[in-house]
Amino acid sequence: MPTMAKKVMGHEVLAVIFQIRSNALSALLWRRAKPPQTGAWALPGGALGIHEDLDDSIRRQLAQKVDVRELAHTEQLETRGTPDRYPGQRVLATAYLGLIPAHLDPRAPADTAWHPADELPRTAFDHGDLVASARRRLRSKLSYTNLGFALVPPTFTLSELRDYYQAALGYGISATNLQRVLIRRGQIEPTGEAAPSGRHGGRPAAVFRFRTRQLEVTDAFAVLRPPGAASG
Amino acid sequence: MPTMAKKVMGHEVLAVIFQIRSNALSALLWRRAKPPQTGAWALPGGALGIHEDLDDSIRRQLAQKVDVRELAHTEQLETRGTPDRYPGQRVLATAYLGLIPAHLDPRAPADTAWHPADELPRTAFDHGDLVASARRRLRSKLSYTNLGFALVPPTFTLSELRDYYQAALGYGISATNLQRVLIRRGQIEPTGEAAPSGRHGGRPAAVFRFRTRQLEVTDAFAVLRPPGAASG
DNA sequence: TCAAAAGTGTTTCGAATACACCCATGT
DNA sequence: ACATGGGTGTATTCGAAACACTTTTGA
Repeated sequence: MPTMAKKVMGHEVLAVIFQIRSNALSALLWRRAKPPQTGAWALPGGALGIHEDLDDSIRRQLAQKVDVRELAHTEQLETRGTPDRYPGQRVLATAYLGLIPAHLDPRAPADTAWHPADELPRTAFDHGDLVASARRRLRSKLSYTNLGFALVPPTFTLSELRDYYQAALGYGISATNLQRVLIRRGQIEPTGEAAPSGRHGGRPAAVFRFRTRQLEVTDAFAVLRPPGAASG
Repeated sequence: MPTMAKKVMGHEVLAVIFQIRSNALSALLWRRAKPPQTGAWALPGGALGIHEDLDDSIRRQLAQKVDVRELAHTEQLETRGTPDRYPGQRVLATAYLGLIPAHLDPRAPADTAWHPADELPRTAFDHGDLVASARRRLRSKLSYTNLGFALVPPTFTLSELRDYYQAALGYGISATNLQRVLIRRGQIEPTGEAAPSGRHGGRPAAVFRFRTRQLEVTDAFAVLRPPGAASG
């Protein structure tokens, strides 16, 4: 199998699955037990079926690693086709970004593990690069869409929401300002309930939810808006 | 060839080539002379070589239609893999966006023509959809990067620049404000020269150029900026 | 009564837009 | 002169960020 002539072009689908675990944006990887790249950690995925749509394929492949119903969002990232990205064979890879809300705990096979995105172990092929690419995509989409819905539980307090955003963005933000931005854009709304106080007391927090769990662009025109399309 | 069983998976690269011509964002298409879809207009591109990188392939394919040196920018858009997107065969397509500055006049083969992006003729397969996708990408990138450099001549007046932006964005903007936005972001600078007055007189316009012709993100954080990363 | 956590009110800031007015040229 | 197109000065708007202060709980 290895070092054979590259006469056939294969196509695989890969997924960068992110979930916020212990306040860290983490990616689901599996450890390769066989060559090539034994011991390196790889993205879940596999060969595209001959009659299979790309989007269907990634869902099918992931069903072996996580429950597909746990994925709150998937989108195509990019396709890599460098001839030497995979040794011995020509394999194109179309990568996806997938997000799992923080309250779920997907049962993962024994060979898989979650790794914080900023301290990855040794990764196989170009998979480390794909994780970085997915992270950039997630970060920027959090700024102009309601994609946060895919990272958080159905309901949450604002401090919890801040923690999730901090983990995904990689820097500190204020709960106060986060609230006003997301309220103004119509992304979140209070449920009317209140969460119990913490162990040391403190005012009970109001509970919020995302108004929709479908992707929406809430801040389309950063600048160069069409006349009359004021962003408020 | 047609209606054969889909036993082989092919992979092609396609390009949505945009150029602003006569104040209209236009796409380069070629007219299919043979089935399937005879008479429909298609994107330039072709089969990916067995040992060929995706980026290299799109450049090679385009060399047959336009001089590659005329492309000021190319980037990957997305990959389509719906099994029925191409009749009779399984063909995946990776689409690219390519931009040609307005001052060039690429010699195009007899079967190709430029079509305004908002009044396309009958298009083949999913190519019309890819043009729309490319247009969305161009529009949004004009808002937060210096991608305008790839659409305009080396030097230009501000009214000319406004006309180019209007064509690409599809709505009217003011030259006054465009100038300040691009100056503030460090995208353009005056050359020091002045353009001759128009046919009816008028003050001579200052000549500008883009400071760099490499893609740069000039407005990374729409909101949720890291502390201290004030955008001015 | 005090500390902790949450939330509101208010100010400041800056980018983007809108608009009035001045400048330079050809006829 | 004056029309024409170009450019600058300035006011306004509005979202985001910063910060002070109030509210509500547990100990």
